[in-house]
Amino acid sequence: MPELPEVEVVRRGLERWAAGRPVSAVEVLDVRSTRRHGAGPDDFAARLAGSRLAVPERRGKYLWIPLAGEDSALVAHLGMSGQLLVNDPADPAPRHLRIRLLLEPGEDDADRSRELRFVDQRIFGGLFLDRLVPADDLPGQLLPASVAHIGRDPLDPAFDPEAVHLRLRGRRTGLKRALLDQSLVSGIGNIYADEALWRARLHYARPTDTINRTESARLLAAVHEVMEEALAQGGTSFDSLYVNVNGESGYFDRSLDAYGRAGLPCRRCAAEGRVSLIVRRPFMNRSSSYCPRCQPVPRRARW
DNA sequence: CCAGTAGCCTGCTTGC
DNA sequence: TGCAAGCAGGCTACTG
Repeated sequence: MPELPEVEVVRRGLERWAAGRPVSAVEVLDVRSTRRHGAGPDDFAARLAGSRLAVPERRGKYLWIPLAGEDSALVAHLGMSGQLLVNDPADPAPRHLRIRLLLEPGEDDADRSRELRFVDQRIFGGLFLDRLVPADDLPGQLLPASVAHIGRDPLDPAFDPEAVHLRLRGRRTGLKRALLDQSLVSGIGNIYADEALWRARLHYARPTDTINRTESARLLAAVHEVMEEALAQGGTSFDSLYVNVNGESGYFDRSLDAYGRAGLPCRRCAAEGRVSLIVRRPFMNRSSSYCPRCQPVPRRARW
């Protein structure tokens, strides 16, 4: 599934292949994919057609393309299975094509038309239009009103680990629940939460109000590190006409230490000459994977 | 206001 | 073999 690094790869691909282009036609093939556009799919298509795409931006897993000369943006969330692809309009339609935008050549290139496609199997994601508002903490920066409640992600230059630490201390919940709360820090999903906790040697049920500065710094550094590594490994696929977001960057196959490794030896323990098997526990209608030896369950756990 | 949860979705896997 | 249940999970809307 697309995680923050994959969404960033998509953003870069769109910057290269779609930015600057006028939208000449819009077709919504499945209205569920514009669910979050309150005024309905016809309004979505009518307002988008005739606009011109500016340079895409991202916060967490939200991606948006400001419309040139307007105070609004095309907002995208890929959900579990969404993809944004840039194709030749003549290319055959893929199975789960939900929305398509015909893009005319930009002013500076004699290239032919292209088609921006939103493909989504499970329809957890979608596209919608929203107005841009100034960011609370940095009024010169604009973001969609519907994204304003989301915290900055760990790759954001204005990400503030100290502020996150203080907010974490003020919570009365478990560490992983807090990591998955997008209003605190955005962009962390189940996979990255497990990986970061493993790297920081912290258990997911650790009460947030017992976290000290050293631990929160270690944890947030781990999140940053994991995301940068994934971006480095998945960041090569945008050098083509196709903006590839299939989530199979190769990173998931090789570099995961906790997620998906239940029953396998913890690599860190193995390096120390010990054998400890990664365990998987039900958590929030999904699961958590961790090493019981280097991430021991805290005495006062908050699940 | 805060913590916690149901429900949205489809396709693949597992179990009877 | 066929069908149903289980699983994957980000996010919003809702409840307590």
